[in-house]
Amino acid sequence: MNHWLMKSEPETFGINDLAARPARTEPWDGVRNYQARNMMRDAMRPGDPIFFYHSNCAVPGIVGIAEVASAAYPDPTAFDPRAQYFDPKSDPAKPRWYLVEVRYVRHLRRVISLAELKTYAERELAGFPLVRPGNRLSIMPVSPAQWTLILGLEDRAKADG
DNA sequence: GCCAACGTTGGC
DNA sequence: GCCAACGTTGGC
Repeated sequence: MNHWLMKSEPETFGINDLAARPARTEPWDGVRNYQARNMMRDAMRPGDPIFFYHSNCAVPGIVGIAEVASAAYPDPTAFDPRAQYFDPKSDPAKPRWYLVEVRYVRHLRRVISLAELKTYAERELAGFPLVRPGNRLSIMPVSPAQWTLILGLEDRAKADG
């Protein structure tokens, strides 16, 4: 089993939107980055846990937990000329873009902010893409040790810095 | 809103 | 295949 972190902008589709979906599940469409696609298509399995991360907002950070809810399949929005993420180069016979469905599990009891996570960037979270400057990956793997450390922060008093 | 980082595109 | 231009991401 692999662990993951997936970013989403709360004004576009936040964790509350996911929780409000039928079956609390949503196809993670619109990913148009090859690294992110490869992780969904080649490495994600149903049941894999996901940190749900809010980006591009007042307090970017991990806000909840979700899980992979389907195997990967071609992203239908890539074939739809009216869709925002239409890609004319993606051929249904040889799809370029894939997605997995994501299911809400729970909110964290508090937001674990990016600022807080960065305080571990030199040690426990060294090598974690999220805390590396300039990183823009919207989907990234989380090692078991990183997962345990981050989740362990949930009920701890917020470290400053 | 600014802008740095960085992936993609396309001319050559 | 190089690389400049361009677009996007996302923190601040």
